[in-house]
Amino acid sequence: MAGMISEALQDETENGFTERQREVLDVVLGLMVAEGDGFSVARIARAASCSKETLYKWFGDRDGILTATVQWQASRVRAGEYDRQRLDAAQLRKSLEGFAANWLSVISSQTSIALNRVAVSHAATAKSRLGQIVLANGRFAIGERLKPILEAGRNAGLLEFVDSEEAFRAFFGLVGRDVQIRLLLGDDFSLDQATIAADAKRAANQFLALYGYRQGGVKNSGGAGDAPAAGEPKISVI
Amino acid sequence: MAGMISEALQDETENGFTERQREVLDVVLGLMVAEGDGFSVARIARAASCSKETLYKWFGDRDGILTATVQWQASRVRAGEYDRQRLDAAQLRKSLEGFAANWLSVISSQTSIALNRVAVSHAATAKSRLGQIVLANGRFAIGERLKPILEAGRNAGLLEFVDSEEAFRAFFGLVGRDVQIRLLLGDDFSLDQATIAADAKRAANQFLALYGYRQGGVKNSGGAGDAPAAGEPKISVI
DNA sequence: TTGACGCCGTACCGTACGGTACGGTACATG
DNA sequence: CATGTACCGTACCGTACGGTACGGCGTCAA
Repeated sequence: MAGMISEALQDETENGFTERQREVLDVVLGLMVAEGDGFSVARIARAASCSKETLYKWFGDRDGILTATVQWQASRVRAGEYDRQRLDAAQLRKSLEGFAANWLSVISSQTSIALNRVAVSHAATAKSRLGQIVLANGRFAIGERLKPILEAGRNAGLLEFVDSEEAFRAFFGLVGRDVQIRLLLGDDFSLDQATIAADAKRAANQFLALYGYRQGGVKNSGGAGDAPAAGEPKISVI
Repeated sequence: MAGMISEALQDETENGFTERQREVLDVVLGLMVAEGDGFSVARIARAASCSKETLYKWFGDRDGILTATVQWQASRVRAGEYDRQRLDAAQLRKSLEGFAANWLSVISSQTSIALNRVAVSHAATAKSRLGQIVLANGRFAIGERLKPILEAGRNAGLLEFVDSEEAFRAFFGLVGRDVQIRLLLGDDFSLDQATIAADAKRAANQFLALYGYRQGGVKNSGGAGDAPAAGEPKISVI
């Protein structure tokens, strides 16, 4: 399995970056988190102990550096896939809560905030792909990952909807609410693990109340549910 | 009523800007919509036919120009207040739909997208108030305007919740879903009036299903409601 | 008429940035 | 050892920007 490709000579992994390049991109990521995107290429070179010439040779121009950084982060967080579990009501609820908690912890992380801010800044000028990359690896990636579960829930008679995309968007709204826009605009409100767990449970409850199959639905009523909030996140997206 | 204050001599209105200043700020707003915030002060002066010296005299520095622009736009959209109507179920539903439709049309407008992008860009550096201003006049302004209606609905026995802030955040999520982040990141998907009206109706339905007083709640089921979507927006926020 | 004022247009200045070039070094290959 | 390669550090260049200064012009009041 391993060793199929000579590992010392060609140390590019599937994401297309060498080890040294990944080190540099991690430094860029740190700068983004610390200072937004107001840093110069010289600042990158100083912080990463590399030369500007190398940066331009590797990534073309400044926008190429930022693009590579976003892609590197995107390739790193693609791990973790929900297993095809047998689907009963409790498992479905647990999956929804897990997705919600994970999504909340991601969008409230400093890395996600920094990356989204940079991408939003560059979205105004049409010559940058940053916004598309972040969208593809954030909003749309999690959508494609959750929709199979929603559809499995529908097949199992647990959910009721006509369009999984619309159902997902409702779930997205119930989970995220105003969190992302407030964080992007600099409203520093903390989102600790307990809050995230409670929010995830509430969002799952409300989603099931709206899209659960049972006639009459379930009015949300605080808590009183089984399946305590899942532990650590299983998947990650930008 | 009019003429209480001499109109020719002191043409500052309550927002603190003179007529000429408002003209200039509208030009800045146009530049933001057209080009993000990558324009120079010289570009503003050329587009507005004024001198850079005047700009710096009026607004201090470049960030002051942007701040004044955001404040000017904020002061302009503060008009329109929902009247204290008698509250029955139909009127409540109509109010919710109106709010939702208005909010959707605002956040999908080019002006709002541009302003939010600039504010998000500057939110990384702590030395700019743009993010706070946009938050105060957007997310929080509409919250303070909707919560009295929610509480009136609760007093009338039409709604059931313990915290109006939490209820509002759920409404916010059900209405906005992924719209704002997608638009900010440059996903150009159109949101025409028909779609906005349908989305507003759906959001109001879902909110009432979750927070309506009736035992058992109302499962969302497409449309089939009274009170066709409100016509033009009544209020506006950033 | 005269002067003060506010503003426009433009020239100017210092700086910081994106991008390139060059010398020096470590290392790998033959 | 000779040669090539990849990289670091730094110097360099052109430009564009933020911010300031100055001359000129219209307006208004005394």
